[in-house]
Amino acid sequence: MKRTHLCNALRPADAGKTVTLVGWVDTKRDLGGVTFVDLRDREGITQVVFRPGQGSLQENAQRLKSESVIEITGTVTARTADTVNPKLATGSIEVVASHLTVHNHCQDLPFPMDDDKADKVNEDLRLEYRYLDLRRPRNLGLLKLRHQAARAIRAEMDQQGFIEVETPTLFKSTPEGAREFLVPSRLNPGEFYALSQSPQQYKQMLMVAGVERYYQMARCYRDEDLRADRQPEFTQVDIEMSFIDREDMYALIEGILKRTWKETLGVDLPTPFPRMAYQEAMNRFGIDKPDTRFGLEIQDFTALFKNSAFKVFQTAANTPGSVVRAINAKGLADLTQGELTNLETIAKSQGAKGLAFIKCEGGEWKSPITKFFSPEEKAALEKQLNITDGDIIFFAAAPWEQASNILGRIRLESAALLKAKGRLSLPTDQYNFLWVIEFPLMLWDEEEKRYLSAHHPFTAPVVEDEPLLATDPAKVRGQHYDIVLNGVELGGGSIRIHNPVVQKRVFEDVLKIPQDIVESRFGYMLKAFSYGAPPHGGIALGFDRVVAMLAGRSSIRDIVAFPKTQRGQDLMAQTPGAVTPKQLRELRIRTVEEEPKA
RNA sequence: GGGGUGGUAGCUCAGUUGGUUAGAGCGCCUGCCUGUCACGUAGGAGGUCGCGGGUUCGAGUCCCGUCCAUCCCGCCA
Repeated sequence: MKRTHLCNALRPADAGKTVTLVGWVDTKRDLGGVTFVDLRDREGITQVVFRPGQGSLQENAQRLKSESVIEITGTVTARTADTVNPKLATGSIEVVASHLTVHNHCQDLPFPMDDDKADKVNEDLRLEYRYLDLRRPRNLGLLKLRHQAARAIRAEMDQQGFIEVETPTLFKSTPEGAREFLVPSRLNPGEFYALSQSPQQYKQMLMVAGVERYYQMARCYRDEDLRADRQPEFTQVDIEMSFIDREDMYALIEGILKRTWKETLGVDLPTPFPRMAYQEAMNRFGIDKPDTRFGLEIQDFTALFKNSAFKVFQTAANTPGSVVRAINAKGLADLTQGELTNLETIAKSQGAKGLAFIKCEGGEWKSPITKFFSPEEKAALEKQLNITDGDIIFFAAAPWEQASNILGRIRLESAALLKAKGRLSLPTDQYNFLWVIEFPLMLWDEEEKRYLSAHHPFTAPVVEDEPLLATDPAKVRGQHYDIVLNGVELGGGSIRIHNPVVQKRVFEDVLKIPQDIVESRFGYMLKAFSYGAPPHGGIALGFDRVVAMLAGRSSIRDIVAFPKTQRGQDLMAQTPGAVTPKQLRELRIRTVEEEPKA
């Protein structure tokens, strides 16, 4: 079995050649006398003709079924002008078959393979037959795109002097992060590995080891609930560098993404990317990963309502730390009652008591609350929010962070509604990259009554904020950065703490982790740092999300070869599955029934 | 753990106010057809209406429960 050409290769210049092609039967058109077969391989489609009067050859061709694997030998023939198919790259020729071998029959297909029809088929059925779904050119193209992106990243990393180092995926449990997949250790009964949720600690050790520039296409595992953009196992472009500051990291990542976009889509990304402080992102967009492709920005009216007759706003405006803010969902005044109720539900899910609004229709403000507003207040709103007919204004009066969250969600939902109504269009080839910087290092956790790391406990504070660690940890900014594209967080990282004294202080004095736990969990890191740790920092890009953005897909299941469903199952291979009692015995594991609900 | 959407033929879907034998397109099977390229054409087979229970003379349709998929919230240092 040896093919002479791929199915996208032949042109009129090849006419007269005897060729052998292999591939799958894409379609068959049996006209009774002559029979046409579109033969498809990874690269393209070529039309094969079976003429009558050649013994069993044409009969066998007539019996072919879609997606059977065949091999044909025949003569390349130029098509006559009236039979050229301009839709095919090989449409000016066809191969007149003289031999046919059926390597494997295909039984009746569970769903149509035609790209447009198949895209609509239930995803669970396509996942059960993932090998068929992937066989479609559109999906094979996504795997190719992923390969091209990985190749571009590796080329850039190599050019920048990085070496790829593999780190263990069998690590130990680190309970303060994401929930982990546990792996029992047969050789250490009763003890468990945890599948690495990121190579964070190992890559910092590589910096201590003098690697200086490390990267890895690292498989990571997190046992959290799934989303369209979250799989239990996923791939990070994991990077760590010594002797750098934040600016070096920005330039590096911009170079990687620029090269990736160029070599996959042929798109030239303008660099450097804009930067925005966390505080500004929350103030303007109500989220730490703003989609800057559209406006609908949040406006502040705290000062305006300090003496308002509307008690709800007046109280918030006079409460320290609280704000009164609004956005103008321009042109959305005709939303349905259901859509409005849905927005209210979203606001309430963020802790709002309700969602105050003003509709502007027919030159009138329709709202349950405007009767409390003075003419000055109305004028100020109208001016600052640029209110015109057809607009709807949404308010939030709450503590700063909560008000931001509420209006951030309302902003995104309003944009989705405007998009659905055809009043907002976001070009698929618009790429608004953004660095979000100067995150708080710590967040106060009300439940545990202590500070928690916003990112992870290895993030270095901004140098001038270091004194605040002892006095006001919430005000300390971290040397952390997130790279955001069109409202999607592609990755994040930080300059790390490399001084064992500072690191120990963060663990024990700020995060209040008991000393013995610090010793058992991070003792080896503190020890390592005391043996000449270089200043270092790093970042991790969500490779699946990068590829999804390149492909214009909202679900990373599309660009993972064998994805898992929302319940973490592989419907094709049927994972996870039961194991034998013997296996469990070896691991000293006993399963228990779930206790009945009280 | 919570909320939304969906589940009717192999696939995509329709199914009115609860009413006779549950339909269409594609696919499949059997013919016819020598230039198609979504070939055409004639005929045919194919249904646990996700599952369980309830209301009713009667349930694809209404009610309760449950399973599955998906989107979202919580969660994802």
